[in-house]
Amino acid sequence: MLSVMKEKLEMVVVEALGALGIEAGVVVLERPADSSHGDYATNVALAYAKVAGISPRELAGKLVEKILETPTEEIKELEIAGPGFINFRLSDEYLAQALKDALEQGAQWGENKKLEGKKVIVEYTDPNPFKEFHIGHLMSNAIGESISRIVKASGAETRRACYQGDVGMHVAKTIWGIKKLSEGTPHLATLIQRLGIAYSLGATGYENNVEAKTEIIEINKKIYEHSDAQVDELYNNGLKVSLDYFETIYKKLGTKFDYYFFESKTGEFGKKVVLDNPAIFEQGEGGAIVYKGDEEKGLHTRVFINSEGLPTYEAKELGLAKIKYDTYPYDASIVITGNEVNAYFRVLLDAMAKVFPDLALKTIHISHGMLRLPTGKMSSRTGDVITAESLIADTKEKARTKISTELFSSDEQDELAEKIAIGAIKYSILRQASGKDIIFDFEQSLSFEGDSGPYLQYTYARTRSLLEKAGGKTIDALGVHTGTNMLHKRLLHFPEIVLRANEEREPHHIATYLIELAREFNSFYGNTIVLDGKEDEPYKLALVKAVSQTMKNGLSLLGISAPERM
RNA sequence: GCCCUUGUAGUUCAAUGGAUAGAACGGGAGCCUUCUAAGCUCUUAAUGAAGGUUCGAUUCCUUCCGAGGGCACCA
Repeated sequence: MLSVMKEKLEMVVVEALGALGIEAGVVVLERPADSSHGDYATNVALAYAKVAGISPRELAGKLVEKILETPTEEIKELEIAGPGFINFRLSDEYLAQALKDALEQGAQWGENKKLEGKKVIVEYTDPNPFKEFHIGHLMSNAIGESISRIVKASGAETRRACYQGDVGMHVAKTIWGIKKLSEGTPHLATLIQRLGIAYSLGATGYENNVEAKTEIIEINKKIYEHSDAQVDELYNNGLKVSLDYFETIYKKLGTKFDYYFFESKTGEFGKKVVLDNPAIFEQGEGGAIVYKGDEEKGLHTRVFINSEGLPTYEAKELGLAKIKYDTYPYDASIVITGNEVNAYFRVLLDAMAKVFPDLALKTIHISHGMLRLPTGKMSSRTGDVITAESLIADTKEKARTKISTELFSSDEQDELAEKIAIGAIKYSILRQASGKDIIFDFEQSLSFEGDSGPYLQYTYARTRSLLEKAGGKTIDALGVHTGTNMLHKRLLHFPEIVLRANEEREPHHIATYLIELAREFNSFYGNTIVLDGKEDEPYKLALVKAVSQTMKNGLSLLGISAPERM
């Protein structure tokens, strides 16, 4: 495995430096962008030239000499280039063997053991019952699902959790809105739409109408107290409709949660935690209980229990951390949210460090940017939202027009269109670093060409088709071939990419890599005839098979399915 | 006003402090009698501004300009 190779080379370099009397903590071994600069390169000669008191190129020369004293069969040659880089070139024998090893690993290809023995819980998606499941939730879901898979591929035991806001002002607003809406008994989807409209109505009323605001606050208290039978009924029905509906979406997205947590529970418990720690949480204005963040550290004072005596987001999160731990004693708890809560989360972690110090250390907050429309920000308050369902449906229609009606039955067309649509949507989210906003343009973001999910799926389907055509022909990574091309080398980078995606918790590294690999393969495919019966056919088939496996494993890490045909 | 994030081709995104800044879309020119044209080949075009640190800066620091988010009872 190349990742092991990289570590091995790092050791070699450290030892060579040591032999020259230079103490090196960390050495950086990078993969040059330009393959003519070798398979790996290190800048240590430039970095330590000053310490050594000689020129970088001179130091590089001495290092190369040292390294070559104990020759290894993996390294073909070393060269000194540019201002003093040392470039390593790996031997063809080693590279061929590495490809063979990759094929033998099959579905495990790309995995590592960095998190072996660790328990990791990942919380994401977090839609609010009584509100729309919009494309922002799609963003959280895509990122969370992928991170869950990356963490698992790094050896951790992984659990998926979804945290849902079943109480709070948004619920009260919706219920107030439902009461204002005329009755009707439409089916599930329409009931969901009614909830969206009701929320919009309630939110507007709350802002613009004093009377409505008072009524909504009243309803909110009734929900907590269960003191009004009609409110309870509207609440119970609405909650069930929402949760059932969410399940249909999770299913489409390919997410299966292990645990569901609800704000009604975390709020109750969180409030207790706050009240039990008067030394940490103080009385604020109007009877609220607050946590005074350290202004020096840029932390604000935040309300944990409001003047109505109800827990806020912060208290709920505090309770959630402990409830999660009691449910599943994690080593790390990854929480994925939108970046608009970043400031609150920092205050929360500061408070948590005092109440549950061990849990605060284990909590990792990852925030994603907003999904913005070219026209501006979405708002469920004004009803200006794109729901996940409508986006999936529209994308599915677009995909359907490209599917052959001759090769696939209508059921198959439907299933395939959905896989492609979900792939396109997820890819459009995962292709960029997760902290940044996504400018979401239907035409541009959901392309089926070039830098897109369907391009990757198409590439996989091509490899499958080719392997099927090959039938029982010999596949041999050690077969006859001249040189080792970029496609071959790029294939072997996969485990390093997974390692990096895990370290940085950034799925987009995998997305970028897969696009590069797919481009490399499609170029190879376009310029080479694989099944030509010539002597290097077994080797070419090994490349195809490795691309196939890597594409499948990589797409899986992104949470995107890989159809066999399309 | 203060805090956080952010600024890369016309557009949407990449680039662990490294060597010639990489893709896609769009524009231009080609390729289906060979394994899937959701494809391939060629071409066009970018680091907001000014300083600083460094052998080397898209990356780190400072200032300015622009964008997004937050700044006590919504999440």
